Amino acid sequence: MSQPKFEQAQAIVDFAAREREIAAFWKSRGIFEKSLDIRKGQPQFTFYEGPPTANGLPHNGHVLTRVFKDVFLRYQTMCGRYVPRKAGWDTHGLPVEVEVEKELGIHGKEAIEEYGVEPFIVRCIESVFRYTEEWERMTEKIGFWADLEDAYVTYHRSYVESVWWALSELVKKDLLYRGHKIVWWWPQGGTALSAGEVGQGYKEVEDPSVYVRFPLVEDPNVSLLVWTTTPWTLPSNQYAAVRPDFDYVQVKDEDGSLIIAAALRETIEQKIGRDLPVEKAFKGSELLGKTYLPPFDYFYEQYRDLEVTTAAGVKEKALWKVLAADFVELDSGTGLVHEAPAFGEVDFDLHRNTVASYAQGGESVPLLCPVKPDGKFTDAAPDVAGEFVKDADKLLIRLLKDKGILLHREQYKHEYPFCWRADEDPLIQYARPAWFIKTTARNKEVLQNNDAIRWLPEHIGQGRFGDFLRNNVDWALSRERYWGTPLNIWINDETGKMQSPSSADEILAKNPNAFDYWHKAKAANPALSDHLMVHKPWIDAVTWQEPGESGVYRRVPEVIDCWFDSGCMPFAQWGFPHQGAEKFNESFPADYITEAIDQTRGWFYSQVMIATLLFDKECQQRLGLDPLRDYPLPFKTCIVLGHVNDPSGKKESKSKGNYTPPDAILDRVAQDFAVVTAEDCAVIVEPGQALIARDDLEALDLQPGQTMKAYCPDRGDCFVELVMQPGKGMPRRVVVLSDEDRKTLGAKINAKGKSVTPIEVPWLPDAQRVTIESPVSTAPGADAFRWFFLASSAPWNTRRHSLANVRAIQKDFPLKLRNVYSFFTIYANIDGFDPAQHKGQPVADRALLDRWILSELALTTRTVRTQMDDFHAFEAATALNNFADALSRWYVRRSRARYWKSGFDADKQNAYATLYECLTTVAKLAAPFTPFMADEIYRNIVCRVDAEAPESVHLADMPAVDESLIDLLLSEEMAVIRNVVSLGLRVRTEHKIKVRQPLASAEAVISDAGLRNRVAVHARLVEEELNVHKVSFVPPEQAHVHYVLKPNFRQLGPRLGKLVKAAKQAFAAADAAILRAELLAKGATSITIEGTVVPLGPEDVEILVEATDHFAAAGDSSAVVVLNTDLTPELLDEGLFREILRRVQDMRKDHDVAYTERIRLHLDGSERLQRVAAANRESLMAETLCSELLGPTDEAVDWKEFVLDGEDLRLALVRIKND
RNA sequence: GGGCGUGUAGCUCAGUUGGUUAGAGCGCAUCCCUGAUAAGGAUGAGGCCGGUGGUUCAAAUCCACCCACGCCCA
Repeated sequence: MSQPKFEQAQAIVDFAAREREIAAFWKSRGIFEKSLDIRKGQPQFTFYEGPPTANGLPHNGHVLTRVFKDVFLRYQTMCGRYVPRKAGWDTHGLPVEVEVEKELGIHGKEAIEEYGVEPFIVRCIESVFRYTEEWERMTEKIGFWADLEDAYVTYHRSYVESVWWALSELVKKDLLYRGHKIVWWWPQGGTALSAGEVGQGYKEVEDPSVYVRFPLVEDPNVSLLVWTTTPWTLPSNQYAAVRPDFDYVQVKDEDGSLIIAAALRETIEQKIGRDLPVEKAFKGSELLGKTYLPPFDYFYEQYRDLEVTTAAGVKEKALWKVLAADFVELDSGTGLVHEAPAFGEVDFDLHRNTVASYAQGGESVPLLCPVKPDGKFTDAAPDVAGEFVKDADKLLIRLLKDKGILLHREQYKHEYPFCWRADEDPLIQYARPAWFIKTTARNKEVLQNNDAIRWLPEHIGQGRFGDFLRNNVDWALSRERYWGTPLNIWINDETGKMQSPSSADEILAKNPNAFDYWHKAKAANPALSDHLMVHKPWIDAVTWQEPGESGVYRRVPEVIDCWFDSGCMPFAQWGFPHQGAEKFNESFPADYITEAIDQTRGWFYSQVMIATLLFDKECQQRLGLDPLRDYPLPFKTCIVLGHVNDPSGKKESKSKGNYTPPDAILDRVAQDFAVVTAEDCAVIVEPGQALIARDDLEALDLQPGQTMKAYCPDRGDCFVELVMQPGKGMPRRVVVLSDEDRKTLGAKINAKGKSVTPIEVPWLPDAQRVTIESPVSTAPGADAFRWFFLASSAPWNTRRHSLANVRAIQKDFPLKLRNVYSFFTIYANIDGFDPAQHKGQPVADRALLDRWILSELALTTRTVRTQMDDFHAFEAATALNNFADALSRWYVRRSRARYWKSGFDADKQNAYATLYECLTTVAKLAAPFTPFMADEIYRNIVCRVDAEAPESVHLADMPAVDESLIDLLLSEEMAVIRNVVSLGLRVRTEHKIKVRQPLASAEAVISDAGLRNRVAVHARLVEEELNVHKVSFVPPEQAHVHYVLKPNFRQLGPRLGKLVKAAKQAFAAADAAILRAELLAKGATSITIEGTVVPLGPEDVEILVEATDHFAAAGDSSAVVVLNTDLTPELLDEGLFREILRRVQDMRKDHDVAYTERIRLHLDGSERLQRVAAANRESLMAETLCSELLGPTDEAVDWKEFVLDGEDLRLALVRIKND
């Protein structure tokens, strides 16, 4: 045999190791760069990379987005588009600051200032790329091709200046204003907390709650009764709120009348222990506009006469009046709500909307706030000045009592947020000055823009995202933090005038010395990154003066919300408009982006909003965009991905440890555990055992009792093999070992014992951790991981991730295709198949099976291409999976004999050419999905034999659809044939007749005459598969079947109505044969149901054949298969021969005889067996590659004895040296 | 608490405009096949289609309410 053409492929390999080799090949040959180079000048497919933050480790969600990004980029590249892939990093924001605070062991703004803002920022910039290496490793392993070298970085000077430009544009358009924002405020720390931090800090506490009277101005004998759990906000009261459509009552009480919600009267009566008889009843709407005396009079004198003009042109008081609000509820309180807009977000919104609705005077309405940022009252509230708000509750309640307006007080148990770091410190909602973008002014435009975006899934567009846009409020842009894009607003400290420069150059034009402070700092410390020039605190020293204007322009202290950074990405990644105009013009908008659903209000929103605000027609013209965009969309198509959950559907959480790290899929099946004692976990451990939580066992896809390697992470060479067992009640990520094993490994008990949390385990000293690693099973690898995300479910569904689930889905397409590929390499090498030489006959002349699979291939190609063009990766993956199934389970299965036979005739060449065409086409179609395996196949079976071929599948073109190969009738026929085979095998199983035993005949009953005639040509396939000499396709009249009626209720239902139930019985009782005959003869018939004659057409019933009992038959709705089970002596002999044959083949395998190696065989046994063997001598020798078939011998050979059907058989096999 | 989404077999998913006996693959069990062999085939077990109520001759499918999970916002 000549040198094998193809590398012999294995179906199962160490995937992670194989993928590393392929990744190394891509790198060394610059395949990614070449894939870009060869498409230069072609139409561009634009993609935007949603920047991840690199200051945390990459997790499964990041793998998911990278997979969905990569699959379409690779696909479009192979379709001939030029697809640049600029990577990017999101580097600003609170998470970075928090990380640095943790490292420094400090918390709060005061502590940062104390530490020094300059060194703090330097630490931030160092922290940003802490995990870059891990990110790059994951990116490479998963096969995400991106230009990491030329990545954009949000803290870079060019990026910051683009953001500045964007903001300066908004200032020009008068879309920036100063207002207040309610934040969760940590008074002791002097800082606002993010929603995530607030969520972590909720505790159940008891607070005083008070029922307070607000006497009406028009009649102080009547009071509004309000309820609050924060008495300290009462001095800041501005309004009372009611629901206009609720029922309210005026009730009589000892010290005058009260107004309360009707529904809450009884509850209040019970609380105060006396009856409250109703005097009047009315709707809440009647209370609107009524004024009252505030509970504390600190601001009363100042604002009692303040008036505003409403939209209706009516003059009314501005403060201490009743407003309408739909958030008023009846489950607690009084139905009237105390409103202190400075200390509650809903209160503030009500206040802001009310003020905005006034025709006149709105701007003079104050926000009452007698509390300083440190949480202490100001002198404006003299009774409690200097008191911390929560501590003032008591005193304020006593004052209310003294004033005689406290009706009732009680303790109230509820959830209240505390600082997550200092858990004794309560948070308060607090109004802070803030800068806003007037996004509401462009509501119409942003909605129009959104309508032009293609969202997947579709409902996001009008649902979650559309709703958010419709209910949009102005964007609170500023953050009182340090590490972010500095807000480029400078204000004249005398005139109050505002300027918003769009670049450092613009500032330098105003003051050439503006950055002197920075340059000095840089000179003193040359290691400072040049990008810090445009960052706090250096930028805070930048000032200038305007000629002819007194005063100095100084920057406001805030930084910009980092979502604004991210939304500027479409132009800021190029430094546009200061540079990169051409790049921006050719890459705006993006054709495609994808991120997970949490970005709806994040990056998706920021991009859409900023593009809408900036790039109106005037701006586009001024910037020279060509052509002008009708809609300034940032992206045309957006796939919104679901999240990755644990196997039980719970969110993956670092602190719970309920996640499978990406490396367990991509690299090796291993997990680190903290070492604890058996006593600590109340379990018993034997030497040689390791106990871990059952969930951890499952996470590693282990059965109890499996053996694993255990070692301390720093001493991989010193390991023991341990039997894994679940430890009852053990927490996750801890392991119990016997004293002996622990000693052998040198492992120490971790200090925290079993209370160590999963998040701490990786940070324990090496000796306190034990790595549990599988000595045999390997990680499923990147292709499997990719396939898991792409093929398991629609992209927007949440998916349950685990090692077991990835392995399960790997058995689909990836392993099926590898099986066929492996089969091909075995036989192609044996026969010396050369695709250049053995091209096969024209497809029309090939076997039906070849024509069928090529038709399926063309159909699959068409589906994959149309679905991928449409961004439907899941549907495309399903099509690939179905094709691999057809190829493996039918085409190859039924074609095997064609490859086995000796010689190399036309049919064999056809078979090879067909299979080769299938494999090479699928390699290309699958390349975007499973890039490693696809390239392995392609390089092995194409590149090795075709010097002209591109060196990687990723440089090849997507296959085109050859419509001429599509034969839908053939597809239908083959489906029927496969069904007939399946039914025939079922009959054999039911009657316990082995497939090895040949049968004389079988009948396949098919009602439809046309189909029956068409499938008859495929009889040979059925005969081979069922091991039956003669299969005939017959009409029902000629077979032992009976008819069954299946009424078509979809047709009949609307006509019959209530008769449907009776109809069911009537159809069951009817003679199907007669109805069928009439339908065939006349095209119509009828049936009588409860005395009503119902006419029936062919549409109304389906008539099926069903196997008659007592015959060896099976059937379903399309066919019935009847087997002739008579066994003649000849058939039995044939069966016996197959038994002999199989024993010989078994022995070949036992003796490790190579596929093509020849043997000598000695056969001895009963007279009958010898006769059977002699009768089939030729085929026995041919099929077992037997050169000499001999009888008993005196030589010392290795006899093996069998009993077949009661007959004795002795066989001896001798290998013959190949020449 | 509000909005959006998801919920079908142990796992991963199909299930047309409502149509009466809810499917597939994987896994499991039993059997079969035997040079793709860590592959392949057949059969079987396994489902209150998340729950309750309603509309209808007919509900996994339509409606209402509730539950669980996730996301976003409170």
